[in-house]
Amino acid sequence: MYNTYVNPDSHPDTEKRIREAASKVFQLKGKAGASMQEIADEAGINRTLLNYYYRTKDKLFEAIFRDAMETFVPYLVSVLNSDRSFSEYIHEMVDTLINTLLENPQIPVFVLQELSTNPMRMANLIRELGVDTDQGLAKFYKEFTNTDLAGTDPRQIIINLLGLCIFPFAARSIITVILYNGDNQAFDKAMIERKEYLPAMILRSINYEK
Amino acid sequence: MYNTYVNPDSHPDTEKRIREAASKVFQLKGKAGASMQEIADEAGINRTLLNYYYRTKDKLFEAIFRDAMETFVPYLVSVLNSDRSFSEYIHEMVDTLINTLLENPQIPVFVLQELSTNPMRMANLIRELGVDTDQGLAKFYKEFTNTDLAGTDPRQIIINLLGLCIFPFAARSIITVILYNGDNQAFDKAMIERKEYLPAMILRSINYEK
DNA sequence: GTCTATATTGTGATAGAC
DNA sequence: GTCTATCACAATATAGAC
Repeated sequence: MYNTYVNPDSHPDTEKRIREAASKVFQLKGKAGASMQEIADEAGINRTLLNYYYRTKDKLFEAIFRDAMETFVPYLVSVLNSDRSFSEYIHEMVDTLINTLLENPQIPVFVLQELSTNPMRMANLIRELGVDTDQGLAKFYKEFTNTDLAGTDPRQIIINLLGLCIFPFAARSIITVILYNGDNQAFDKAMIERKEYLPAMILRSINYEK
Repeated sequence: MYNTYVNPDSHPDTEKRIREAASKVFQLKGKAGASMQEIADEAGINRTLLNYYYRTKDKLFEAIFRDAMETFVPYLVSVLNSDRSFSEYIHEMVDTLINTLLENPQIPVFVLQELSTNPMRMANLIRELGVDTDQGLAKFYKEFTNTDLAGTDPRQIIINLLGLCIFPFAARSIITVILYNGDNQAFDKAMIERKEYLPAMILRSINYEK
């Protein structure tokens, strides 16, 4: 057998631990607020190892940001491309979005912050991930006009859908403090109820008769 | 006349220029991403003057953040405390929020970012600004139950209201790129239409009969 | 792959002249 | 109030030993 020798000092999962640590710190403090030292400490490794694996902070962030996008963009794409009735479509989208956000509650602020300081990166990244937004939208528009809801710009509906699902997580801390007495579990419970509540609410808002 | 002497080097509006520059840079890059040098350059002054006026970066940020909050919190409070029908209440709130955000489109990301890294600051600030959230909510809850919309948790309605108004501005750049072909004016136009569209949409969503 | 040591630059902050 | 000079320190990044 060849190549069975392993450096006793090497940690085969170092890269994975770096990614997890970097993801945690970046999402908590933002790109500029995070330091390489902090990420190294969180990963339990020497700071210079970060440079060994990713050369620069910028490249490390790039990788982590891409990771974050890849955790939820494919879900959205699969819903966009699925063949479902408009009602099912709304149900699926709300369910997918809120489930993903319950597991990654920091993503909205993380993405929105990067989005505002670097608007082009995300647009490019979405294209790189192979998402054809025009096609997805065309499908939505077609489905939408089929339900004789004309008169309303379908783009407003898309903004509603995203805002209703994403905003509560973006403003999570203040919402929890003011509306739920600082009880994080109560917030999560409300979001789970929201999965049931939103689709009917949205369909009602556009006078959609099942 | 006393005290008419003015140092020829003095700029009586220096503090104002600092605040404007700091506000612009902080909103664009976030607290950690902004540097004192950059703010000084933007204001066209020497960097050490920032320390002269605000001693530390932290205190400067505190002042700017408070400024930002004070630009829209009072509006919300005045609506919260006004004596209006539920329908008028929704109209007023949407109008006030979107008008403020059209003039300060960067505020949502700015506030949300700070909110996620420093959750307590904003809760404290809201209290300091003299906003009695409990009273405002009590009023909303009462108004809400009067319209026999029981069965829905009124907190979900508040989250809807805020998300529908604030989210599009938080995600402004990506929405503009994907939905409006990168045309910023088209986005603004859509938000102005949204002022008309949202109140009716919200009232419909809760089966409210005028 | 992982460490120590070091280079280099950036940044917040203060002291002191004018 | 505004500037120059300077400080102390933190940050990213690289070189080189093991």
